[in-house]
Amino acid sequence: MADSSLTLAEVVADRIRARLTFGVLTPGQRLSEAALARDLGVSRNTLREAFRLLTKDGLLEHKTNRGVFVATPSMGAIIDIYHIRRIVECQALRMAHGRHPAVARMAEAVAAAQAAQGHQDWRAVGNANMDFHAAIVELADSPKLTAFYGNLAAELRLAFGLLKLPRNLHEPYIGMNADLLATVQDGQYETAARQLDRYLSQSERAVLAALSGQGGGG
Amino acid sequence: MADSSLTLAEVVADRIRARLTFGVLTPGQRLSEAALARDLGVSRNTLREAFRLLTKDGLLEHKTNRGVFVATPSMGAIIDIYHIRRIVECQALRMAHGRHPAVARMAEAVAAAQAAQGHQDWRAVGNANMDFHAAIVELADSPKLTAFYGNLAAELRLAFGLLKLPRNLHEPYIGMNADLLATVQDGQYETAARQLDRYLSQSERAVLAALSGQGGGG
DNA sequence: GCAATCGGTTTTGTTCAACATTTCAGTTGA
DNA sequence: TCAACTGAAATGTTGAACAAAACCGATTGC
Repeated sequence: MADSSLTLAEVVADRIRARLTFGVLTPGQRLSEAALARDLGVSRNTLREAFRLLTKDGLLEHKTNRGVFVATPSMGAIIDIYHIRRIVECQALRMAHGRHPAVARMAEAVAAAQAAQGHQDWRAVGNANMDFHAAIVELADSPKLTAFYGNLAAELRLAFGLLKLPRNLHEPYIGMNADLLATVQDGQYETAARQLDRYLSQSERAVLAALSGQGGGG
Repeated sequence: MADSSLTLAEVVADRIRARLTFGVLTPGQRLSEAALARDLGVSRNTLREAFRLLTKDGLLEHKTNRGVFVATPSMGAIIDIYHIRRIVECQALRMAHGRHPAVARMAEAVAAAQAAQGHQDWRAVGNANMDFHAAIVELADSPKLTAFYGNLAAELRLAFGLLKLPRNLHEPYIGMNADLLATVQDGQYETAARQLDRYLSQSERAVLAALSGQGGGG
């Protein structure tokens, strides 16, 4: 009875979302309505509603008369996402101002990443990195833009789950995030923006290389 | 039976969307499942699926156990949208290059607006203006960003429907669009970006003034 | 008179069973 | 080998039904 103003379809969507980020469901996999409904103990109609919610978040893809599939971020989609990130994040940095609450969040994310590094918990490092960039977007003070970025991040997370990011793909960003944070705290927003642009280009190349290197030829 | 690979729910969503942009359904209005389902000749379940699709586009709002309502773009939402437009459209302009196909679309939109002006068809002028700005976003060559902008535009259209934009709110932009297009065709992208920034600020002020001036105090 | 409470009504949330339609896979036939 | 056909499986859609929540009005109590 843990539902408070949460629709059953939303609860179901959350459970599926958990399976997605946990890696139980892998990109490209087809989700059978009947089987999943039986498994989750809900009706097909409710499950279909949950599907809509997740499709809206870009986690699932719906093909008419074919079924629902776990989204498979294509190479093109990843390039697109990094393209947008450069536009949005860099511009958000330029709009930063002194004591914006998001700066504190950036600092928290950096600290969390460093702590996780100490425990060699690379998944936590990855999450902290995501939080860091989400905080950057929050600098723009735009709820809609933040929500949109959340969708992109979810899709990217999906791609990251596909390739189990090894240590060397996560570790470098800990220091880079710290540097970027310092630049921002120093008030050099334009410099930070250019710094992030290079940062993202490098990150994109690394991810694409890793993807193409392990059979991402979908 | 003009459906080809289009789900009935999608068709229904399109019909509702048409009613929204046409103004039959006004912001804040509640949509009864039973009544609308009967009216549209579909089952409640199908209509609910259509609701999900439209909610995803930001045109409808869903309140648990309360029903579905036509979204009422708040003052804050409009400010947010213009904020994002400045970020996205201006940056897209900076990324423009010589013979990008989107430039041709911008030209088409300008021509369409001028033609509509001749017929004093202000609704068509408004649509052409929307097309013009959508073309600007296409300069960024990002499908996801284009889709996102489409949602914002739909929400803005909703707000515009609320206040029946009079002639003087549409007409000035015809010339401004033409000027902007000329700057772009001249290859002065940075100049165009700054020009658009002022343009959008002015537009935002005009819209907000019109909104607050006719009882938008929701 | 007014506020809080109590029921009945309406509406949404959810399920179920059924059928139409489409896709898919295996078989048949040339 | 390949094309067309056939039947099974999955999705698309419907209608009815019931639970639970919200809404509305009347009653009750102060």
